[in-house]
Amino acid sequence: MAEVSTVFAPEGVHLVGAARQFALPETLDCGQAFRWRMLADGRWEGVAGSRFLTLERRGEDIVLLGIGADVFPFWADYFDLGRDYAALEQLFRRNPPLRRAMDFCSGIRVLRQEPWETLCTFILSANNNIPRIKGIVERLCQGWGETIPKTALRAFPTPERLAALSPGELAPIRAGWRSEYLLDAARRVAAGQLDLLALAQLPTEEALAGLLEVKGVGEKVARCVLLFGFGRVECIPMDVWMKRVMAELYPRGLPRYLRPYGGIAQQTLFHYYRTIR
DNA sequence: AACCAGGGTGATG
DNA sequence: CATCACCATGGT
Repeated sequence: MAEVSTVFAPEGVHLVGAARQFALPETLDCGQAFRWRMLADGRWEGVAGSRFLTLERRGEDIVLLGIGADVFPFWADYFDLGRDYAALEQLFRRNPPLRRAMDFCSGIRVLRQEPWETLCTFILSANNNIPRIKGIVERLCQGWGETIPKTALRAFPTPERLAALSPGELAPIRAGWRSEYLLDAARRVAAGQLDLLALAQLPTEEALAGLLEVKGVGEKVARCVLLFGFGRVECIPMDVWMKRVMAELYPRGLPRYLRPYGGIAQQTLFHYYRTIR
């Protein structure tokens, strides 16, 4: 969003003219992040890492409420504000199926989330639905996350905190058989056996192999973690919907010029073909 | 009441 | 390698 200017006001940070390249509901509630919710007045609030934020669309602008220049860089990174989504949309619109998807909804961004949280939430996403995933994640945070000052919400629990738990202690989050996988991930990370910081430095295919070692992490979940947690925007998680989309619309794969951004294109295609069914 | 949910695992051909 | 039952839970 290189062409969008940022204005710091006492109430928060204005992203001037950003609304068209930042569809709030579709970006925050399309199944890539699970800690955002829309309030009755249309604003959105949520937690990333250990930071709380409220944001709203105001005409053509997006406003990040209650923050200043000190924490803005964190959210700029989280919302991938450094990427020129307007230019990306132009590129995507050269491809007819993708153009149809963007006519239906444009401005879906891929968030840059924290790897550990992303790994956990997508372990929990297996054979599950978004409303229930959100409930499980919220109970997990309420149970073992650090409090966030001036809010009722809590940060995502650390691997060390979760690694100390037994399956029985985790039962209240009602994740079913996924709890066992969550604990395996926590133990590996806490023990240094799975080094997410090191994975971030590896080529995508090697990082993929590292993630696949965790129980409950297969190809699809691993690619979600790479896309949403490691910023590997070329990754396309192949869930049931994307398998249909690829088989019907791209039997020979994505056009070469789209492949570097396959994960971002995927998010728009996923939303469209899943919504119109 | 039966079926589904952004899957993965382990056991079978 | 391809297929398949099974996994816990909640929503429709």
